[in-house]
Amino acid sequence: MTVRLLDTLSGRQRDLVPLEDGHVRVYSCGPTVYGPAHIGNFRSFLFADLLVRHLRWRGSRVTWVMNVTDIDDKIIRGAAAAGVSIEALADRWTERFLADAVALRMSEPEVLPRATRHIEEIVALVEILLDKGHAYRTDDGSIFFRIASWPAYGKLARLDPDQLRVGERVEADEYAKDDVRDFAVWKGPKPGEPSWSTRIGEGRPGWHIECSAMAMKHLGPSFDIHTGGIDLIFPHHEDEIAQSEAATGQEFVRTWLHCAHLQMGGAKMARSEGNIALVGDLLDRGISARALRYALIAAHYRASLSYTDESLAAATAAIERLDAAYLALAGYHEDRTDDPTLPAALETARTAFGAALDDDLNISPALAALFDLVRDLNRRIDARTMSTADADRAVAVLRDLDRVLAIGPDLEAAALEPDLQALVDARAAARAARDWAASDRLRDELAERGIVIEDSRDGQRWRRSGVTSHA
RNA sequence: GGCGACGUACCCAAGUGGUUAAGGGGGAGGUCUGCAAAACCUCUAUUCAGCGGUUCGAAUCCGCUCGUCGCCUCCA
Repeated sequence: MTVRLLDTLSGRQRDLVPLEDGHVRVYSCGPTVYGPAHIGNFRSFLFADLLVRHLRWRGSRVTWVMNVTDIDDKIIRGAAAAGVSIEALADRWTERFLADAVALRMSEPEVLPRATRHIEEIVALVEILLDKGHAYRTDDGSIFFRIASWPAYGKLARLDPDQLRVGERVEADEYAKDDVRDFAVWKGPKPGEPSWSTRIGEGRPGWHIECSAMAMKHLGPSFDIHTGGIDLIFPHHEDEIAQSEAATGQEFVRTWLHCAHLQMGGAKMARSEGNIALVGDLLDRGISARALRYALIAAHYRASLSYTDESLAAATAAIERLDAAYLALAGYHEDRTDDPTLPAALETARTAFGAALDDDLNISPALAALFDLVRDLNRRIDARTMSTADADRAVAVLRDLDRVLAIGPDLEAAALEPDLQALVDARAAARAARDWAASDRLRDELAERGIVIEDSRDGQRWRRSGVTSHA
């Protein structure tokens, strides 16, 4: 089965045929570390993670590069405002980003290149653009890409360069240039701004150039997939294509993937809109990171997605349903022969799941396949038709699907805190002694502390509730 | 003003020409259970924003209308 993806540039769904057989190279636009990434940012990172995980699940080797932009206007302003160096500010928010990414179970990219560590690559790229006449210098030491030299400009965003509503916005820090639509690949030095002394002069990188330089350094002049939020199509990715292809003469990216915005309160989540939610804040409120991940990946990446209390509650409930099935299977014991119909049911689920994701990461039918399987397994548990080994086989398949989704319970179920474990043991003892009063009291006490107790034919079991209230 | 996406049940969301319109959440009833929780069963869209059209047949194709969101500017 071939993975098919909808390419923004061609507007068509195309089979993923990697440039190197069996090895997919993916570049994702990552965070600009001027502050903590919000969950809208993470939606795009997690959609890329889902893609990478699925490709690996399908057996491909994947090299995933996600840039960290650690030099730009906002970082400079933020550092100045906070009275710290840009390095300190960038380091602080990079750490926070990595911690959030771990909490949300984002796979770790092979490379997390930082712009300030790639000044040489950026300079080399700008030199080529200057040599080929695609870029020019201005009096202040800045260097601009000349859009007029690149007829294909606008092909990604489907914008006619002549139709751009230029001049509607006047940037306070705009530099003189030949054409207002030209964009800076290198910004001349300014007082109070960091700058590098290089072969192309003093200054710092423009916003778009670093992605071209880092992508080509780590993945080559032409690679398979480039991802980002829909808002990066223009101008960021349009500019990346122009400057990269103008420099190399090769196709920069085979397939462009863009995810739609996360909405909150009827508008896209954006710092400038003031409607942002931060991973750390949500986790501090006791929200399950797995539920948050589920809420962010459960809708197709090209559909806009609203984040609400309701959507999070629905995600939490879905996760708990999944957890309950894992727990019931783990505790399941039945001394009988294997269920001959189980293997086919497991295979059907796995096939449907994979086929759905192959189809442009169509996650809804993939989740439907997962939950269809959960229902089927619950039925078998109730009917006691599986053997103990069957239950293990079922868990293995759930775990296999979870290599892609990463929403399942932790492999090594975190051991219960000693005091809680004591309560759980006491409750089991009370119930065994048919001391219902004590047993109910202990169950209530555990519930208040976030531990759900369930009795089953396979004995008492416990799990942590999806939303643990610390209030 | 230009470009684009979308409108499916109470909510989220698959389905893009042809059997009973997936799945999750929520709600109602039932089974099981010491009670509960979980689970299971039944029910919760003769209908897919509205109106026309094409077709033997449309949620799926075409046109118009209404509505929502986004890009054209920093932005995931």
